[in-house]
Amino acid sequence: MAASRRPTLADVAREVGVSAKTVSRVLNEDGPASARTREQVLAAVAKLGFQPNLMARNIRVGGPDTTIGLVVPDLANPFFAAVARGIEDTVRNRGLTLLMGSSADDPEREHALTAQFLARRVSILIVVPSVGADHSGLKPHRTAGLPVLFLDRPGVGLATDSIVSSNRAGAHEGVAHLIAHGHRRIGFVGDLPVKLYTRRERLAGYRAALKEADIPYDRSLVASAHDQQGAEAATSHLLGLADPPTALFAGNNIMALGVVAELARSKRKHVAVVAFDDVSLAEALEPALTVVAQDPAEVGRKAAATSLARLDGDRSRARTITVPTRLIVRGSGEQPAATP
Amino acid sequence: MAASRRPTLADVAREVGVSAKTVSRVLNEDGPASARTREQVLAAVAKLGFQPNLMARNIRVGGPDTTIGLVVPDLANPFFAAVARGIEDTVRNRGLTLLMGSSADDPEREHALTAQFLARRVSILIVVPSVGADHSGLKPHRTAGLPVLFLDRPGVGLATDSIVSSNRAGAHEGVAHLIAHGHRRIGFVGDLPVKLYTRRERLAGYRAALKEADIPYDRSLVASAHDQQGAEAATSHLLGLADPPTALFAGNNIMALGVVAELARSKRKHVAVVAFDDVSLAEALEPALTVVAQDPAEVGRKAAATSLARLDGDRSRARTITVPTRLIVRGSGEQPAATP
DNA sequence: CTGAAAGCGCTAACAA
DNA sequence: TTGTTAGCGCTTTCAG
Repeated sequence: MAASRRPTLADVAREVGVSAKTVSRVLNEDGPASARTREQVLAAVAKLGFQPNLMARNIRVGGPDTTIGLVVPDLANPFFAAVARGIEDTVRNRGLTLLMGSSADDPEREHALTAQFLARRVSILIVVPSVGADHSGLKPHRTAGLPVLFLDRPGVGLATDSIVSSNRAGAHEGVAHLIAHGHRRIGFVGDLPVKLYTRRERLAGYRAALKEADIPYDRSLVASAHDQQGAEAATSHLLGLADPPTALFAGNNIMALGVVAELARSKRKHVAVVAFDDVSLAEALEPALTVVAQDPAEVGRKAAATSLARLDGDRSRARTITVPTRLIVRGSGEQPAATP
Repeated sequence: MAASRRPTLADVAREVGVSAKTVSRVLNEDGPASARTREQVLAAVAKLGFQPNLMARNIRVGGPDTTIGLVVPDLANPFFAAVARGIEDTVRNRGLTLLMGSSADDPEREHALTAQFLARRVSILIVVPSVGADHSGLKPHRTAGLPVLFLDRPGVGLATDSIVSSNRAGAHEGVAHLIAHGHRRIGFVGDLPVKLYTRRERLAGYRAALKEADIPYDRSLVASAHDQQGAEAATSHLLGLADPPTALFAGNNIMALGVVAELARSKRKHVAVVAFDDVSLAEALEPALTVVAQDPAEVGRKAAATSLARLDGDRSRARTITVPTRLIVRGSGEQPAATP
């Protein structure tokens, strides 16, 4: 079958015998229209299966598009998926739709995505900035009225709103929990790159907790990885040290999966663990996993709400909102420090 | 600061002293342009921070927008998040961006989202259809050349491509695994609504496996839930029966979380479990969780590849592609059938 | 209450 | 190599 052209406003108008403007009026409930005309128009719209072209409308109206652009490192990471959900829930009743992309923490991909979103005239731009990305190029758009917000990490080159978790305080609290249970050799399994804001903040919290307890910082207890497999290897490495840690602190959800998986595989239940960011089934593990829980949905909602306020004209100073974390004690942090 | 208007092609042209078309040519690498002009144009573009308006371009060119619309029940569900990632990975090098929304399995929200996507002239529309949704309204768009694809479940009212997992065979295999280990009273914890395609197919696989082993189907062993909490309650209910099941089959990833959490909470490790769809940390549980693993990334990639082929002119018959599941034996299915 | 003309930002088609 | 004209589908503006 030949591909038939999609009907336009003019097609509908012709079908009814009125002008395009009249059809437009009926559909947008703009201006008056006689009941009879309205009916006829609606009938024709249904008959032809007319779907107004939102791009054409936007072009003419000139305002931003009813989309919100979101750039995250990985769509499939449960943390960012939950953030996206929080954003969506908040902007839905404003008629905004989510335009999403994964940057893989690559500044070039991030740039390509933001450029694409800007070209689409998104109403709001929310970015989880990659290490090494510069955002000064967004300045004119900000000035032109586009709300830009950095999520999970601060951005470079642009003073604008950002939403982050209480990384340092949270990590501090988690590590202090381990120390309170007698641990003095505590390993840190962090993600990469080392310059990543969240890693640095959480490592800082770890160090602060050690210092508070007069435990010297031992670089050899800090391991790093890119993914779950890497975290497993890092865990294995730490536990194989001459003077191994009796407890581990996992720097994010993916590291947590690796740490827990490796401990289970090597049957080392006696190693205490606290993870930054909650993971599903944490309660079903033995021992159940103690975590410094983030609230990704709240991060998303706050990000959306803040940007919407900007869209509505809020011209106050750029601010950073910190979403608190919460230590959820489930047991894994209380394993005794003394190895058998 | 006053919101300055975004620069247009004409602004750039004026800045350089050439025509708009020339700027367009340079930016789209369409037609010839002298090195000197090209340079000047690029400089002006950088200076003004010009970002071409993709909507205006699309309007003029007339083709579909370079977006792919995806409607899923829940962005935050790891299965759909992974599917989205698979789609994105496949369409990225074609320059398509993901437009996403959650339907919450509500036909009205699904309809609103698809309408919005159609109005945006997405290049491809991929939908996880809700129970009760009718898709005959998409016919004209299909005819007009829009590839429409149903994902995870078949759609109603429109004959088009769909991608599903091998639900029935997978469930059959998982339940047979339990039967092979001596179980005859096997509970089924399924999601809702009961008319949901995946639930029905998986229940059918469950029943087929029972039948094959001459085990009568006992309705009282089938429980249902909407979410993890519900699945916990359903599990508790089943285990509280006068003649309780010695094994449980979880109908999807969320049900699996509930079943496992409840068994851990009530310390009933002796109950055998097989879950449909893999979950993270499955290997770290005790016993490790045996699952009928789906391949969400592959589902996404297949969906994207199939739709892209349609976009490229494939006019062959609508087909249903089944992505195979795989039984991953980890231990939880081998708990002995005899209760102490 | 309705229509005609103009124009949003961009590119196709032609001309120079 | 570059410019001019027209027009994508829609809405604004101004008349009727």
